[in-house]
Formats: sequence, structure tokens, C-alpha cells
Amino acid sequence: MDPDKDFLALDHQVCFALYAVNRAVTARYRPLLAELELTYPQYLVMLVLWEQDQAGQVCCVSDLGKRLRLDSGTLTPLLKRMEARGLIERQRSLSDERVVTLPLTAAGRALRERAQAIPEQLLCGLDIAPERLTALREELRSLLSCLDGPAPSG
Amino acid sequence: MDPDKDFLALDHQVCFALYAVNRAVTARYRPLLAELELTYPQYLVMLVLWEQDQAGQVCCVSDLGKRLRLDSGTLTPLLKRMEARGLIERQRSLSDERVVTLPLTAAGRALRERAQAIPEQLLCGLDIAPERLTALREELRSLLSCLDGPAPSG
DNA sequence: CTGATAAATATTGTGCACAATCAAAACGTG
DNA sequence: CACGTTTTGATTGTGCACAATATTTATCAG
Repeated sequence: MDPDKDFLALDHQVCFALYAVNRAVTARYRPLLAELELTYPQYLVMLVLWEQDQAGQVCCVSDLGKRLRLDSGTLTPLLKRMEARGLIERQRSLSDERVVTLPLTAAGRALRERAQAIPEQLLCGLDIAPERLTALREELRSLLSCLDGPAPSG
Repeated sequence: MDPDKDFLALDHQVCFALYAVNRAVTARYRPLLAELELTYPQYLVMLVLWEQDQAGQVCCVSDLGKRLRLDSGTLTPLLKRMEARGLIERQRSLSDERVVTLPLTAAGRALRERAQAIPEQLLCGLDIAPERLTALREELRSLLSCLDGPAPSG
């Protein structure tokens, strides 16, 4: 078979490229985040909570889940670990006791200062034009909206 | 602060777009692969083994690890599950007893037929021009080679 | 007010990822 | 040959992801 037409060839799979790059990027983050004692998913959670905090808002678990596209099975234990480290609290809402709000502690808010340097630290080791990354990001966001569409029925 | 310059904003992070798209893509694969009783990483392993098999070669664990960029801590239990399902065997090499070779069983080889349809099934639900995916794949591959470079020393 | 339904989170179980460590086998050098 | 190093894979432990299910609370129809 013409190898250029072998749709099962690993090197022809966008999905594998995505999978490999995703892991390579998080591997780049890992040592930087280790200094903050954060894992990569925990860092993403902090990004959301910092954003909401600066807007004067408090996030709850379902807000976080929608934003990061993660469910409670992933978030509940992750948030408990972050609570144990003193970065956040987990408080049942008084107005709706189903809801768990996630206010930042002082330590959690303070950690943002130390995180400020991370995006630049990550980039400066890479020798990639920032415009390429912006273009990639927009392409990925566009793709994500396609992927959100309905799955094929069959 | 100008929100366009907030480097900690989640929506400005390429890494999050990558993370979200990667999970969305594997979620699209999941129901298709479920029919073959494969997980997504197991499917990637089969892609490599099918390729090698068609080239008349037998893969070992370290070959697989280099190709997929996964270590034995990930591969060993995954391969044991695939062996238990009768898709592959795990045989100590006679010439070098450190090496575990991974020949396909007849069932493993036969599964390729049923997998042939998967790439097309995935695409046909998506309404994305194939050229965009090719371009994205090449951009990701280029990025991967940058990421393989040396990490910043500090 | 009551029963049905929906929403928000928690729990359990499986399967990756990856760091760290280990053990066995092979290899290289003196 | 002996000793130190490298290669290969297995093991252990932690932390995501996600399916399936359960639990609690809220909401809504009648």
C-alpha cells in the first residue's frame, strides 16, 4: 500500500501529534510548577480561581467544571488536595447547599505573584515565534468548537 | 490590567487549548474504539504494532516507548491488559533476556480490518477541511521537535 | 403540601502518565 | 576474568480523567 494513504499510520494521525505535544508541553511546565508545588491541572484550576477572584467573584465546582471541561470525579479529589495545601477553601453555599464554593485563601491569592513568571519562563526556553503560538491557539479553539458539536448518531 | 496582556488568563494559554482539544478528540474516539474494546492509548500501541507487523518486524517494549514517548511504568500494565485480551504476546527475547518482544496474535492482526474505518468515521462527523488537519499536524510535529530540545538550565 | 424531576457534588472503580526505585542482563575496560 | 556502567523492563506510589452510580438539595406540577 502507498504509505501516504495508510490512514492508520501513526505519523499521519493528528490525534497522536496532539497527544504527544500535549504531554511534552505539560512536561515543560512540570519543573516550573513544582516550585509552586502545583500539578498542571491544579495550575489550570488556579488560573480560573485567580481570574474570578480579580473580578470579585467566587467560583463553585460546577463553574470550574464548565470552564475546564472536567467533571466532579476529577475535580473533587483535586480540590481536596488543594484545600489540604491551604490554597483554597471548600464551603457549602448557604443559599444552596448543593453548591460548594471555592474561595481562595490568602496563600492561594499570594501564589499568583510567583506564578506570573511561568508563561515567560516556558517560552524563553523554546525558540518559537509568539505569533505561531497565537495562531495555533486560535486554530485549536476553532477546532474545539467543532468538536463540541453533535457526535455522529451511528 | 489590560486583559489582553494578562499572561495568566486561561483563554490566552496555548497549553490549555491543547489540553482541552486533546481530551475532546480522545472523547470522540472513545465510542468508536469501544467497539474494538480498545482504549485510546491501546489503539496507539496497536497502530505501531500493525505498522511493524506489516514491515515484517516485531516490536519490543523499548521500541514502543520511543515511538509513543511512553515509559515502562505506563506500558507494562497496558501491555499486560492487551496480552490478557489476546491481542499480543509478551515474550522474553532469547538472544537478550532483558528484552520483551510484542508479537501480534492472529486476533491482534485481524483487528486491523475493523480499525480501518475509524479515521474516516472520526472525520465524517466533524465538518473540518482535511487540509486544516494536515496543516495542524505538521505544525504540531514541528513544535514537538522544538519541545524535544534542551530545557532551560535554570 | 406531595411526588416527580433536575441539579450539584461525592464515591467507586478502571486505566492511563510519570517519578522513583529496583533487579537482571549485557557490555566495556583494565 | 572482575568490576563498573548501561540497557531493559518491572514495581510502587501519586495524581489525574472519566464512566457509573449515589446522595443531597432544590424546583416544579398539580
